[in-house]
Amino acid sequence: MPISRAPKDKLFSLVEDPVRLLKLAADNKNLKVGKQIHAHVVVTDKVSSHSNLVQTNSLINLYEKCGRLSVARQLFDSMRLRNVVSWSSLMAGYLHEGLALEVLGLFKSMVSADYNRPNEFVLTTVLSSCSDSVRVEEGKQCHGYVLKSGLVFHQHVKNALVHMYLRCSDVKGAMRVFSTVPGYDVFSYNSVLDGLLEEGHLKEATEVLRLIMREDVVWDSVTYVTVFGLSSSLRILRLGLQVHCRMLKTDIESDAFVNSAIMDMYGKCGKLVNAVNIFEHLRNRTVVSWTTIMAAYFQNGYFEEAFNLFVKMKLEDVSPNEYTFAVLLNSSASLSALRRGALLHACADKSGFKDHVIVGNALINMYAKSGNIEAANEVFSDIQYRNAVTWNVMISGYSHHGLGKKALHVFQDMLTAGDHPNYITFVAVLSACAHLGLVQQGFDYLNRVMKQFGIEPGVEHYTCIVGLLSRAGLLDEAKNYMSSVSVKWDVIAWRTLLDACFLHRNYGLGKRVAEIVVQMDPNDVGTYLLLSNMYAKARRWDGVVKIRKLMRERNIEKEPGDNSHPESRQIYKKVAELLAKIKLLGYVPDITAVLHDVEDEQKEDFLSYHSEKLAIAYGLMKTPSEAPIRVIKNLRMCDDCHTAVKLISKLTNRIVELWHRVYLSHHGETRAEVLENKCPAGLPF
DNA sequence: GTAGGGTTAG
Repeated sequence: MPISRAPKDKLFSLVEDPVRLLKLAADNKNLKVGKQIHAHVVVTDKVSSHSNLVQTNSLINLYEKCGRLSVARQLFDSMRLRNVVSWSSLMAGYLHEGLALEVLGLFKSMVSADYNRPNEFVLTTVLSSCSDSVRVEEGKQCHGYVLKSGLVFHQHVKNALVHMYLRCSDVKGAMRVFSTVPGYDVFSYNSVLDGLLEEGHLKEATEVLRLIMREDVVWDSVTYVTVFGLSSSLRILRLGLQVHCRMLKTDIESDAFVNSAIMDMYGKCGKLVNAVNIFEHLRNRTVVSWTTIMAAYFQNGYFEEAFNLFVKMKLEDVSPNEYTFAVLLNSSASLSALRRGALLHACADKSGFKDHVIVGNALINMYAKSGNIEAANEVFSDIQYRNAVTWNVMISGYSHHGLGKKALHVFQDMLTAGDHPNYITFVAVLSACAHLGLVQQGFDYLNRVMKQFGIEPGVEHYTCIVGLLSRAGLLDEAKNYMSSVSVKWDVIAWRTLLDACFLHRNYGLGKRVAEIVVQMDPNDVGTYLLLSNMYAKARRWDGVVKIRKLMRERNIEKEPGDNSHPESRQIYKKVAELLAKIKLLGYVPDITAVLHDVEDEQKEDFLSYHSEKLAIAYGLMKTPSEAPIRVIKNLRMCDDCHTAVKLISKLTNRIVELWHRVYLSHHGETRAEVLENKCPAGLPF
């Protein structure tokens, strides 16, 4: 066995084979060595024209891989004879440089020159360029060529074709190719799953997942990340757990991506503990791990904890990125923590993340939810990049602030700018119509405009219509609408109707609706109180007693207020002091706001336990004398509090803003809608 | 001698 000669042979053939050397240099992106070989080739130029062609192709490949596209182009232009490899190598260079349109141009000249039939290499590169530049028309032309030439059966080409359709949001086109052309590999599964997820087609994604489970494909880490992502989007913990088990059994390396995907899945499926457990066992935490766990805290309602983690993260010397800022801004939005949000704004500005679209969106959202719609609009006007979310937060911001006209203006601007509205956009637009009482226009958006943009109305849109009708005082119409539309109405829809019944003092219908709401959500204290309040207003004391009994049976406690605050004694003292002072200004306690089965002499005390009075007292105790006080409530304020707040504002010379927040839950997100914005009565006198 | 998917956090 001539073993001893083998290495020498190999070395010899390498020296004699500049093409192989060039490939080595290209693969390792070693420009220096590559140039030396190039020089050697030029000096010893004694080869046939065919091997000259191959050598030049190799050189194009070398320079393209090393980021020297102009040199590659010069070589290409100087060639007397080119073949398909010359074209595809140059095209790959343009694709890698992000010049997708140049690739399409090259492809056109190649086809029209007609002496080189494009092969699978060319088509994958060209299709990728269509994907990158989102050119569905050119992509479809390629599809035609690919079908005629039979290249569609090539796995790489098929994958690139499917990916092109997904990138161009043509899910139907993608699925057609995916399921009619035989042949799958882990790449095609990953790409189609990821694309469907990106486009929000969860049903199709689930079907593809079923295929993957059935077929005998070896999952790679991308598959795991994508399937965890699917579990998160669907909020199916069982699926997530199953996939996690599978992963642990097949001991695939769990890199930073996989770990973040698992934490994200547990966070979104409500298993914060599991996410935290993984986080605490991570050896090296990147900014992504930190941001993912902060987002998990945020999604589960632990907003303060998200901030505490930010402090810890900085102690470990990890710098925040744009996503970190977005999560923190959303946390402060949920707390309506305007000052903290403004501080984060300054930080994001200083660290250069202000111009990222997600940060801009989070800033607009934060200012809008913290009550400063002017600041929200300022960020919106100055923003560099906009996407659908940008428009949506601004439209819903205006809408929640009761500025329906401005909301609809922004929507018009969105259409003029050529941006496509989505599902959420129309929720915001319809709620703006509700604020403005534009019944006809609301129906027009629902029935005509949404169809025009190919958006199927969902329960949230129908709920907006219920709000639209009932806010306009058309309560019976709203009720009839609910029975005529066959959609699964949730508690929010009924709650919308209920609030309107109360507002329009239609206690008859209100009571019937409230009974439904109580049945759907037996633990919501607010409904019981509203119901008993309505019975009281209708002077139906038997009803009040019934509700009170029901609450006692179901162990639902409300009054008196919560004493858990460490300073509750001082707060109550402050309330008493304020009430005594405003009595001198003409305040008469309205004891009809108190439940009937309380002794008369206690009623006045109970009034002072109402949370908005406690909150204002606490605000006065803790803030500088010129600071405005913002109170955010989940329930509508009672008449007594409304009167009292007006007088307290006058007495203390403070701006007091009262907000009503309703949490609407859809797709697991939490949005806040301010129904009662800056009650005119609460503004400075 | 040339080619594909590219993940997490709003």
